Amino acid sequence: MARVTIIDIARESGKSYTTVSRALSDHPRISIETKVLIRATATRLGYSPNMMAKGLVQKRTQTIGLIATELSNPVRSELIEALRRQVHASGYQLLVSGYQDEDELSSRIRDMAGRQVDGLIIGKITGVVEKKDFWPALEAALKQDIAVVTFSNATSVCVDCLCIDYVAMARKLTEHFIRKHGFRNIWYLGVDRNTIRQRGYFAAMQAAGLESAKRLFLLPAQDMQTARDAIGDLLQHESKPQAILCHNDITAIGVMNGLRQCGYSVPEDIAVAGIDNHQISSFFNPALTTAGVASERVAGAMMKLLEARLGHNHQSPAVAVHLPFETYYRESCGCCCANEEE
Amino acid sequence: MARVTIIDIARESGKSYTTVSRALSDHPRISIETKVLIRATATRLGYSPNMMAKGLVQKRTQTIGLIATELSNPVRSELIEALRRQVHASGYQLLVSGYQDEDELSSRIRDMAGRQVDGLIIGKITGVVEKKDFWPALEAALKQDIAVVTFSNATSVCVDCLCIDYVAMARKLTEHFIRKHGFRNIWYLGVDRNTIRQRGYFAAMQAAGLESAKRLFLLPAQDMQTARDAIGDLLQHESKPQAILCHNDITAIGVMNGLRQCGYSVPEDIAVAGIDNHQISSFFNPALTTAGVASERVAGAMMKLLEARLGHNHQSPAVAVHLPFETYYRESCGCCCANEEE
DNA sequence: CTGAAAGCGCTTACAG
DNA sequence: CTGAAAGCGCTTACAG
Repeated sequence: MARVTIIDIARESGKSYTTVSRALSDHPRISIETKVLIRATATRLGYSPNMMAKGLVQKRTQTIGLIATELSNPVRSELIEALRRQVHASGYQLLVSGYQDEDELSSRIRDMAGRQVDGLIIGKITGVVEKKDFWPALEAALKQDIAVVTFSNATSVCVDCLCIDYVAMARKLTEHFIRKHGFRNIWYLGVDRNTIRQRGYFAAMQAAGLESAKRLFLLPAQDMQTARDAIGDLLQHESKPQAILCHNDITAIGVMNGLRQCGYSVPEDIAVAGIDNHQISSFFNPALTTAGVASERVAGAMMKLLEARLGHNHQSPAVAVHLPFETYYRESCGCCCANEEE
Repeated sequence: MARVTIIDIARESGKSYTTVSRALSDHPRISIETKVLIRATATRLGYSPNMMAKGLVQKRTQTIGLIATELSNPVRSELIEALRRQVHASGYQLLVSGYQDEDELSSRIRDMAGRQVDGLIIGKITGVVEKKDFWPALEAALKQDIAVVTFSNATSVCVDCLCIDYVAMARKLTEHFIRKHGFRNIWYLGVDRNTIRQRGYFAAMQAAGLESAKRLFLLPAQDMQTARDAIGDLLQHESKPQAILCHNDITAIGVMNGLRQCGYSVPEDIAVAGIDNHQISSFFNPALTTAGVASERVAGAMMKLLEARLGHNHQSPAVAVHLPFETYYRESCGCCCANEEE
């Protein structure tokens, strides 16, 4: 059986379907009585508007698209959930799509544009947006009046960017290891060769005159298992460091588990820090030292950026918003529970 | 500037837009040459089909809707992510929507129906679907040919259900506490008065002749903080139990953190178990004893159920699939690391 | 305040 | 093998 349409409501209420459409969208020049009548029959019939038809004519779908990497990272889930809440609160739905390599982005963007999303969030972009392979697809989306915001380390003259300074986080945590705890043999455990955040580690090590900057890379998949296994392997061949800065909290949790399996205790034998500040990190045993910006903050800033553009002012110049991060010194680096300053 | 449409491609390639449409959808009666020509100009122009228009005429949107509770629970995130992968692999997008109380469900279902989803997954339903307040809305969706599957404890003659036996999990874990470890004073820490899984706890306690079945309820919000604070409060007023079965892994992690703050160690002073088997539970310190079915399993079973219906056989009788669960005896109950049998 | 008509961008019988 | 026409369910000028 077919859906109930405005035609059904029109027939039922003895009005034209034009009037029905207007009554339902609360058009000012429709009498109160007809509005009441039409709304009543609409709910009686269990009517809900066909968003496909509506979207086709209005060119707005009340949908925000999100294209991001690392979807299976719990921290990403936290952000997506926060975003969903924001987006729902503003009357939109969130459509999430993932990608592995940047060359998939073009088709993902086109898909989203084909679904006529009103806004588009593209996640974990580093570098100049206009120089990327996906720029043509993104430009088409912009011409189509889609509001776009990228994160977390992009630069652009055309597109708003929400910037999160992972490099500074890595640097600050490394400096904390060095200055507060006096560590000199510190590892950086990254997930791939290109991570930008390792630069912060190198900078801090170099500034402290620590040459022996050892860095070790896991292969892509950034899950806990990989990190646990990797640290186990490493410690069989190399002498232990005093501290390990991990690519993120998930890696850090894997590493702490691996260290425990090897008989090392954190932070007594080896100190550990992560990056992200996932909710669970403060509940872990030992509580994880980390840095990050709260997902609600990120989601809120994104929605703010998006809503400014959704108001159709595509003319105003692109902005870059830099979100300040917090550092959390907890047990895993050797600090006490309290969030003491460096 | 406007999007490129099939009209643009038709003009560019000197064909009618009917032919363009057919060439793009690989219609058999279009010559290879025109197909090649048209596809070439389509990609040259950066064409991507308007899914609104397509959806309007075809009544299919390549979208699966998910309506669920507890969206901010990391276990739910894990499931959603697994589902998204499944759904993408089958060529669909996933649209996720949340709800707090069951009376919101009707409007959520109508929203999804209005967005013309091809399939709909409705999460955490307990009881007879046909007796629910949202049944009229769901019935309308079914009449509209939307494939529907519910989880996790529903019964229905019209709708497929994916069943996960949380009661049995609670029972099995409680029995494990009793038989394997000889505990007699066991608490059940639930998140609300109506959770079905507490029944398994009661059953096990009763069967063992343990009358003093103490149960304590947290208020709604089922996050780690609440659980941590609650256990702290409780232990100030009552003498400690030997073991605590928690509503889920997240609650259990909060509880373990709270116990640590109070100076108790797990499992030496108090044993703890959760339910869900979130990825992180096996990495926790101590590793958490828990039970659950892997998210990929659940997602796979859902997609299977859905795809059977998406093939338009709405006639075949509704099925109920019961997913077997696994139990993981780890450190937090006093078992060793190995997954020993009860 | 209300209605008839055109049109959004596609697909799909119906003809040729 | 290809095209002209109707129609999916809405909204929105344009008339009245």
